[in-house]
Amino acid sequence: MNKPLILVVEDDTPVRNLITTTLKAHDYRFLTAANGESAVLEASSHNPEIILLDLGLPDMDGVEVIHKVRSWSNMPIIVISARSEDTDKIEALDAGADDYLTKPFSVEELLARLRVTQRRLAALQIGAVNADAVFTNGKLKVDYAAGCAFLDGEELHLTPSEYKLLCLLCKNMGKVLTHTFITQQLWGRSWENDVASLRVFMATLRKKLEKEPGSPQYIQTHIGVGYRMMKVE
Amino acid sequence: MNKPLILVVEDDTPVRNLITTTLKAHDYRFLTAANGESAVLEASSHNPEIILLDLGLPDMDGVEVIHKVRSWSNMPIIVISARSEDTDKIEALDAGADDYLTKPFSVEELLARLRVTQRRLAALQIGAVNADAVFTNGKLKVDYAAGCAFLDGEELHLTPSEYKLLCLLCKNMGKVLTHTFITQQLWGRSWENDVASLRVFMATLRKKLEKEPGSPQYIQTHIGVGYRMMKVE
DNA sequence: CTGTATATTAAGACGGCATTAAGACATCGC
DNA sequence: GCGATGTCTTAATGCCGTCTTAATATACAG
Repeated sequence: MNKPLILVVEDDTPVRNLITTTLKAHDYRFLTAANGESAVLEASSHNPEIILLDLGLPDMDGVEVIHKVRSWSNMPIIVISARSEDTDKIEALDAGADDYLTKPFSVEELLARLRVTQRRLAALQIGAVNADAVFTNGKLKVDYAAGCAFLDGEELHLTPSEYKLLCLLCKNMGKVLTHTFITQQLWGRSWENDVASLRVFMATLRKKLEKEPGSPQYIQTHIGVGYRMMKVE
Repeated sequence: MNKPLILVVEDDTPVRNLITTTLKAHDYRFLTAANGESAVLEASSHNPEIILLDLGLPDMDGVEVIHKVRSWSNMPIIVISARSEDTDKIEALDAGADDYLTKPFSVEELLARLRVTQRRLAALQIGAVNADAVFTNGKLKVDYAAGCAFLDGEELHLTPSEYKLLCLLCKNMGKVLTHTFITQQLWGRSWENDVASLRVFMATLRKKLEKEPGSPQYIQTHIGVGYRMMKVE
């Protein structure tokens, strides 16, 4: 999570280079795409955290890219466009864009708006509602700030996915989360196969978390629906 | 939840009126504040969904307002400012603002960015627990959000079909539901055989729900017609 | 009293779930 | 660049809970 992956969609090479060198200088990883088709492809295959999108692409309109991406993901999309007309902005924003910068843009402002987006992503992960940095439930503790979990004082060694999954359940304690909701939050997509993966993760997570994985204490299964973090004691 | 509450912080009366009339015209509710102090006060006491914040306030810097609000909440803050310098934008965004518009601004763009913010809020609260999500009748409680039912404080272990059936009856308390209606709601179909299944489910549900399944307290049978959830006490 | 509708019980079929293992993949250190 | 480590994906298997169906018992209405 320390080096966010950004997808830069821009056909103009100098501008693209400007952006990518800036990103590199500020400890981001990045992918690039020079047209709409490859943008959609890269977005779906690499699941970047944020998309920087130029609207003026050679093969399709940028707004179309937004629509395509939005059909299966709600990853943040920041538009960078030469079009400064209100109607363009509104169209892009209503299509699903999260922000809109007009060229020529300030590199510093772009970075600031990236930080805003990242901050929001982080808040989404840990649950913006409760400001507590530490979640506690029975013998389970999750330290969002430190990014680790403890059971009965001992640290749990969780993989990134297991940790995300646990956070998601914790932040929604008491609520049943559907399979599709969970997979969307974890991977930004939701096709049938992912439910199988989800089950595997749930198994490994439970093995680490539950004393008797056979009769789980913390994570309850709701058949045909999803999972739910129980309040303990 | 259909009419979001917006806090408008702006000392210049004409601008404030422009914003508020626009909001009113688009079915928003709003509060106003003309200085930083009352802005913080209104924000904390009324807990608006979104804050529209002018940076040029008479009593304190707008950035300070952001910091104060952010100390206890991460409600969305959209800055509207006459300052178009990069440094101002960056300072405000890094302080915790979610968006930054420069005056003179387009009303339509403001509305579009409000919609973006609302969309994001909605996504955040996918399974938001509203108080109405809990049905109560006598000792029976059904928590629709959590997807489970309680009798006298103890959780009932219901199968998916039993739970659906119970929900259907609860949501139509007092009304007699016909066999065909129930089977259609449960399985989307309604052939004769399903009534037999329905009876089996009703038996298992009653066994879990009623103290004396012989003389049911909650679910009444209407011979030749269907079933009905009774109001208890 | 008789026929019809409902309640109850049990048994088998079915499907979803947990679990395991193996291969693909990315990451990191050398 | 290359290998080692750890993680993710995919597929296969067995199990358990749930649903259906049928058979029997009970309540109700005419």
